[in-house]
Amino acid sequence: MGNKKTRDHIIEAADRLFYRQGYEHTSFSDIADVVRISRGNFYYHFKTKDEILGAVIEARLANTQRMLDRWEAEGKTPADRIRSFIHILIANRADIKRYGCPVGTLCGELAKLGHASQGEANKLFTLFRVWLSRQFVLLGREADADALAMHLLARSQGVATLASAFHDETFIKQEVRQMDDWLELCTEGTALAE
Amino acid sequence: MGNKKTRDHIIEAADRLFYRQGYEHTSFSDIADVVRISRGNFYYHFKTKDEILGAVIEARLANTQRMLDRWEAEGKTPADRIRSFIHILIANRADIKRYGCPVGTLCGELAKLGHASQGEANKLFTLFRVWLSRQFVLLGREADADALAMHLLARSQGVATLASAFHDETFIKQEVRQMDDWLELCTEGTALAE
DNA sequence: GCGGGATTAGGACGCTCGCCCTACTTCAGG
DNA sequence: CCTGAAGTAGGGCGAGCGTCCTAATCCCGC
Repeated sequence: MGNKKTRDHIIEAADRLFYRQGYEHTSFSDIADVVRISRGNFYYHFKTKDEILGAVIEARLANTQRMLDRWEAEGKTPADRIRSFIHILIANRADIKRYGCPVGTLCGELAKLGHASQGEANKLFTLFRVWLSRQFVLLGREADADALAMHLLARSQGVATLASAFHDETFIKQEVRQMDDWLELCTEGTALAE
Repeated sequence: MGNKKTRDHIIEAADRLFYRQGYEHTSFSDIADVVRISRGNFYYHFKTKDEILGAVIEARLANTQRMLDRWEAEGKTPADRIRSFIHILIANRADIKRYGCPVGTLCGELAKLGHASQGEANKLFTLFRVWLSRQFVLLGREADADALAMHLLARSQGVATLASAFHDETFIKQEVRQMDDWLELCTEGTALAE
């Protein structure tokens, strides 16, 4: 449907703009210019700006879930899958250096705005959290799986924040290597156990 | 001077509001309401909003420097001083849970806005960075002092981001304990060396 | 107590925003 | 063809923004 196409274009453009400029700082006009659509026409597809945000978050959740499923299918061992997570930092280092982590920065902004959708946005974190947690369980770390997942999430967030502030890609690589080593220790300890 | 007093009140109120609501989302009216001053009167003290931001950053830099100096004076060993840094997370955990890290969130927002003052804001990070680096040098880690400083900064940032997203204070305590342990390992390795 | 700079109040300005309305075009099914 | 729904264009709306101006007030040295 032509409908779907325009709607999806809007979501896609909004997603990119929200990431690069922030939600509040992105106006209807900004998105309209990218999609090459009339400003007023937005009302047909989305009644409010919040509705666009909702659609963007929904799309991100779906895309993230797909990515996790792919990793689950591809990664032979739980450790491989966790490594896939760690290495998003490498894959997206150019964007991260400029705009930070898409999830972290969005959640941070919505928190400051006291926005109603911050709960939805946080689900992006939760998605990673429970997925990582599950991988750590598979590694035999039932006891502290969730703590390990949160720890890894936090380190990734921190790396993204600092890499963005200092515009430093090599720092990303440095820290990723350390996280790989850390993961190695996690697996070794329990690989002996099985 | 009465002048200084009002000006400082403005800076103080702006600082708090920028932290809680973000820079862009805070209006002149918001600050005026807190300081109980007329909106138009701002022009007397600050010509533009950016100028207020500049003053706020300047004040934060001064306050931060003072704090670091205090730690330098109080902390008997370099390890003690680094621990002081780590434990800001504990001391400010209530605010961090709600608004994240003041430095990280400000730098993140300014980066997205492409704001001219983001360089100034990043100096806040640099302040901590070189101070921590110096402490690690004193610890005998000349070779990787800066990397260790960045590592610690990143972990703190990550903890603040996730604690804010999940509104979780216990997570902060959890991670602080791990950072304390990590620091212990750093000192042990080199305490033997000297 | 008076003159003059420091400080303030209040509101006007031009602009952009999110939101909303209405008239126009497109196009598929009868 | 005709029709009606789907989709689009363009602009108006009230509000809030940052900015700026001016008149009133405060307060201190003479």
